[in-house]
Amino acid sequence: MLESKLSQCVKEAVQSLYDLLLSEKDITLQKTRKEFTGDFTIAVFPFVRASKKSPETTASEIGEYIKNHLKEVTDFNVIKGFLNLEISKSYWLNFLNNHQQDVSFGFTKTEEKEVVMIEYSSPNTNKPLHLGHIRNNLLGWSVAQILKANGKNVVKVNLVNDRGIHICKSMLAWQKWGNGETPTTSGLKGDHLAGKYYVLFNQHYLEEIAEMMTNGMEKEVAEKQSALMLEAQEMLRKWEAKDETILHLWETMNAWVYEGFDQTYRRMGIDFDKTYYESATYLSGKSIVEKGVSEGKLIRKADQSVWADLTAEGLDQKLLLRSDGTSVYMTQDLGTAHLRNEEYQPQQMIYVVGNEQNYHFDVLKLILLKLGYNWADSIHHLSYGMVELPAGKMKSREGTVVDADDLMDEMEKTAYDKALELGKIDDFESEEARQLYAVIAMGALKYFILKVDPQKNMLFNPTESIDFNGHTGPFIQYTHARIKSLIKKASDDISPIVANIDVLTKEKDIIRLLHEYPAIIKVAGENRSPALIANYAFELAKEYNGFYQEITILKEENDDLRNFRLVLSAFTANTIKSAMGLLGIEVPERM
RNA sequence: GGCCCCGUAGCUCAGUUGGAUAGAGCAACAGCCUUCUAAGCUGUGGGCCACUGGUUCGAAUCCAGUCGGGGUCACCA
Repeated sequence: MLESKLSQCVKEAVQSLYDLLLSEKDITLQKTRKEFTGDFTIAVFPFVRASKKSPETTASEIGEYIKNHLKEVTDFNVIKGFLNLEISKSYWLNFLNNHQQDVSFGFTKTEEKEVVMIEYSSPNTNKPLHLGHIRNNLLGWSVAQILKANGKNVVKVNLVNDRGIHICKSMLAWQKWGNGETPTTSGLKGDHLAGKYYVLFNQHYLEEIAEMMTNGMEKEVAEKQSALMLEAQEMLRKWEAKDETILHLWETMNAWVYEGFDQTYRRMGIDFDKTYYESATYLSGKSIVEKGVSEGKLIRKADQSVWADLTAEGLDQKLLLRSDGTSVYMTQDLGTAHLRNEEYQPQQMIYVVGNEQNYHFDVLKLILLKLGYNWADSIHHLSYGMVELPAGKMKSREGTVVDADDLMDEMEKTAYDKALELGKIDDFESEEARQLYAVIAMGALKYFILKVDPQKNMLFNPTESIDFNGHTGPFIQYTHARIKSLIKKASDDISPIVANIDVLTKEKDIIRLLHEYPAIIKVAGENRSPALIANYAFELAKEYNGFYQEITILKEENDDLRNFRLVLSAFTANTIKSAMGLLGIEVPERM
């Protein structure tokens, strides 16, 4: 890489000129800002103590040294203490030539692969996926792609929460008021059907509580004595006791829900290598905990409940088994983590889970370490912020949840309306047009979500998100389509650039962006942030668009220049496509 | 109250390991369709980077504190 050669040369220069030995991190190599001439910039302030000269002189001396020792550096200039290096045109031209056909440009190719497991989505089987899941799914899937690009062996897993009282609520409501309704008879997606009965349960439950309270009962007492709730709890006990009728109902309804989830996942373009079910893993958590008790690492209290004492780590005691012996959330997670480690021995386990569970994951790691599982250090919680709505927060109880399927429908319809309005699809066959709305709608949605730094809470404005102008996925898709159309019309074979082309300023900005693409993927992989790639893709597309508006490639007088621009365009299209691919966003050939 | 995260233009967001005069998009205003696709491009206006101190050649970025917003501290998941 050019960057490392430059750094190395700076190191040599400083050592030979000022007898100062630098480490890699003392050298700040950065892109030269647009308003100055040059390609790379080095701040020489850290070396002035050793040089005992002014920053300007120091920079000039180092610049002179580099110019004499590196053939890629043709010239330099100094502004204050900033040394701007200019890279030869032939280097950039070679770079373009070498990578223009390289479909996996920027991707790491390694023989020995590190196994990374990543969990995302993690739905409950009592209701459909919502906006929060969308952020989760997109992040998880995209990060998996980025890690693959970095040469990791990635295992994508889902953990389905298919047991517990909330599941029983749906089941009970269906039993009581469902009249045998199925996805086939009702035309409802399975997950929506289950969700409908979950909501129904809560409605009846609230009515019951209200009625008991008007009869003079305290709210807390009413909640505990609610016949519905007691019935749901009874159902859970039967489930754990493997009651056949209940198990059958559970399996039937779950099958409906999974079919619904699969549809949504397919539409979003995400998938998994393996799915874990809590109903199948929660018991292993219990055995880990029991083992911890017998080894004296956990405490069993007089009422038989089991606790982890984390006071030495500055935290509280944490419950692991209830006094009746049943497991809690933490117990299940301990079990699942253990199981996964046995099965795959991953070097890293990434959990994509909302930031409201930051504390939970701190505790999870601490407990695992306390129990002697040193692999717990490999657990990384990829925490993401809440998705808020302009009107206020999303709360399922208040009925302001944005359903994932509904949202995708709405996006698609808007894409259709907009395309129709602009007359974009007049020459498209109906099937091609239909696919195009889907691609654009998903592109808009995915990009809108992924461009924001995962850690931050974000505002999802449905009206703004379906505006296809500006900093959006469709803009990038559009840029790609334009380039493709341009190349198609040029129709000539694109040959390597041989001539010494005078590289224009605007074009060089694009080449430099392309040049840094591998670094972007790497940093995004380390930070687990698709946002870096999203924002990069936009920058590249925007830069190209500005350039595109002014050029006339098709009838360029100078054949060399024409070919150079076609090569640049082709390479740009490739890179946009591959960057968007890491986000799970398709780029159409025309739109 | 303890701990964690966030605070950058009117709004939504970028800002790579601390670097030069703080960057986009939306919204507002002014231009640009005889070319390849105007879902676009060009330009103008808009900032106490929450505040105060510290670290140093240099701070939106690191540290401490203050103020604001959110989350979390369950025999819920």
